[in-house]
Amino acid sequence: MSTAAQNLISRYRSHTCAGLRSNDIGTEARLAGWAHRIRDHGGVMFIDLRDHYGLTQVVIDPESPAFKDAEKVRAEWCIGITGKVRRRPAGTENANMPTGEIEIFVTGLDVLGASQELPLPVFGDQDYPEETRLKYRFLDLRRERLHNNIMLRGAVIDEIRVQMKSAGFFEFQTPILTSSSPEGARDFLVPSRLHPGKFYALPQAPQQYKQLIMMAGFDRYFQIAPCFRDEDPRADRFYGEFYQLDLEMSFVEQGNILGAMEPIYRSVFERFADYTEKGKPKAVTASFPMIPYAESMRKYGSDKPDLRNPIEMQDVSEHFRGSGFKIFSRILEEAGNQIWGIPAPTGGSRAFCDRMNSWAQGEGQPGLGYIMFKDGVGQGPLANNIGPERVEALRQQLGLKDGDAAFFVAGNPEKFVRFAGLARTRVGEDLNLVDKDCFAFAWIVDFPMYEYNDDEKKVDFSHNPFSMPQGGMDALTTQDPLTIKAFQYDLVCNGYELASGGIRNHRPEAMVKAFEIAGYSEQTVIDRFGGMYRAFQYGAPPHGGMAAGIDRIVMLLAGEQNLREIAMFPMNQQAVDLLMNAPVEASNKQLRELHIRTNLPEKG
RNA sequence: GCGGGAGUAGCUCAGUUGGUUAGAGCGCCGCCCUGUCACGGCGGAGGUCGCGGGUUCGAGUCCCGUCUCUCGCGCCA
Repeated sequence: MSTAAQNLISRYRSHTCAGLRSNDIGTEARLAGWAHRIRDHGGVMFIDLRDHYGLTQVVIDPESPAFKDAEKVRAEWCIGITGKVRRRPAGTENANMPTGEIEIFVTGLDVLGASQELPLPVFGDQDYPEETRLKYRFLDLRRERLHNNIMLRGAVIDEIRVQMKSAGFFEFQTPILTSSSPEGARDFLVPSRLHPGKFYALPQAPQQYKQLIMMAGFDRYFQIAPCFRDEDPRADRFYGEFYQLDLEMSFVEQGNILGAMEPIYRSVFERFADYTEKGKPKAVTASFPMIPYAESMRKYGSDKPDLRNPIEMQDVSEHFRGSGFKIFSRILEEAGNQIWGIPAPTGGSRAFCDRMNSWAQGEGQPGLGYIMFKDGVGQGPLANNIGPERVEALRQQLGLKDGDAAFFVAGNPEKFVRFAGLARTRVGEDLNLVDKDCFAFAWIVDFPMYEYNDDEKKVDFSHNPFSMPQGGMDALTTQDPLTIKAFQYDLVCNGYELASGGIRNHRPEAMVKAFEIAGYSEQTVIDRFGGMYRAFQYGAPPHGGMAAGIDRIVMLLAGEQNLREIAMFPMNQQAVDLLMNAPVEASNKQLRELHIRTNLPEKG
């Protein structure tokens, strides 16, 4: 017997609630667990006893000295029982449970922990309000769905570690109490007792540390790294803390990193692809396509496209230029404006097109122009205005047929692209064009290095300021900054950004120049990134890496829509931990030690 | 900070056009039941309809304000 099997056995149990089978019939057994479900027939009662490992039916009748004790037991009481394993009477076996051939006739019963009336039933799979679930998280975690999700999370992380190590990466730990990094998200600050008025920050990511690890000559780094950001949460974004598979490699180009990581992501997903529907594994993209950022925005209206949705948008401006549909032809007279077509296979019904139109109005748009294709002609006001030849040309370009429709978005693509992407998603979901049985991956590459900040009227980094610009120093000195692409890439899956990374800018003079373009002086770079900037002066290797959202990976594999379903003790949307009651006020003594005085906003 | 949705029994929900004593299922309490596995049957307790105003003869229902939760936007280099 293995150590793992042996340490399950104690004075409380001889087996787990999943361990007994028909070849144990006749043996004395002792089990401990929770009363999952109780069926009291008066003369005989059944308790489904549940532990982490499974369920066993135990039986008590008035012949048993434990009968009186058993009648008191209620759902979710923690109990221990002793009794004899016996075969269930012919015809009463339960084929739905692994232990369904046997039951235990109980001769002794101990109440190990009684339970009050439950605020949240453990049995069944009904949904309950977040507030109740979070306040009684320990009960929610007993429930099958959450319990399994948490176990999946552990298994996924184990698998990632195995894969990373066998790919030659080594796991490092980096500090949690560190220095505030400007830009990016809001930091969590930790007041320093020893240095009055100064603060540590929790890392938003181990970005500078992992680059320093490369400077230090370690070559291949990874970490299942806790990261901290004080920004409002979303369903797919935790408040406060989350985990990343963080990695960095020396002496690599972009292709080396994508080439190293693609098989790892694929095999992790393939390994757990059958989690949500047993025996029906989801398909994982065989080879991840590389889609340039600009192409992704044009075809899908997003830099994290859901490629399960087959719809690709197209520029159809030519078909409307000078046409009888005055709204569009006038829009096209302005330089830079375009008309994009969103093909909607099988969407050629008035009801659907009207629904899309009113949805668009709900999104603050004037409406959503459309053409329905029926009996070989285009229908709807838009089609009538532009005439049959243009309609036919549109139909051919968009690859549509009778019974289909197309929607049109007009204006400046930079302004409408987000809405167009939403419309594409909406059409795909509504028409059931999205294949739910796959994980559709892609690399989004060639992100722009800079973007124009309209509010502050200046050029900003569009993503990671440490990325190497494509073209290096040459590009920085000669090109319009807004046209420079970076060696910066994302991994997307089913509409989620799963990972993000880049080749780093390891040349100090190029780093200074890159920051100068975004309006930061060399002194600022030295002040804010001093350690890394210093390291760049002493033989920095070319390097790059990426960071993947562990929580999102688990969420996708678990088939969940919300990160709270795959985290043990999450906070609610107001960033409150309802179970532990965090955050709380600090005592005066604590504040004095930290030289801190609060200055609270007025209420009301 | 802004927008959508929600808040009625311990839990999930219903509650019509504003009209008698606010209902159901699960749970809880009591009684009955020896083969159930969502066991079944009979009976019972349990409600500040989130909170505060207002309209009205009368408000769970209409109006105003407010609080809480949730989804999204802003934010997240």
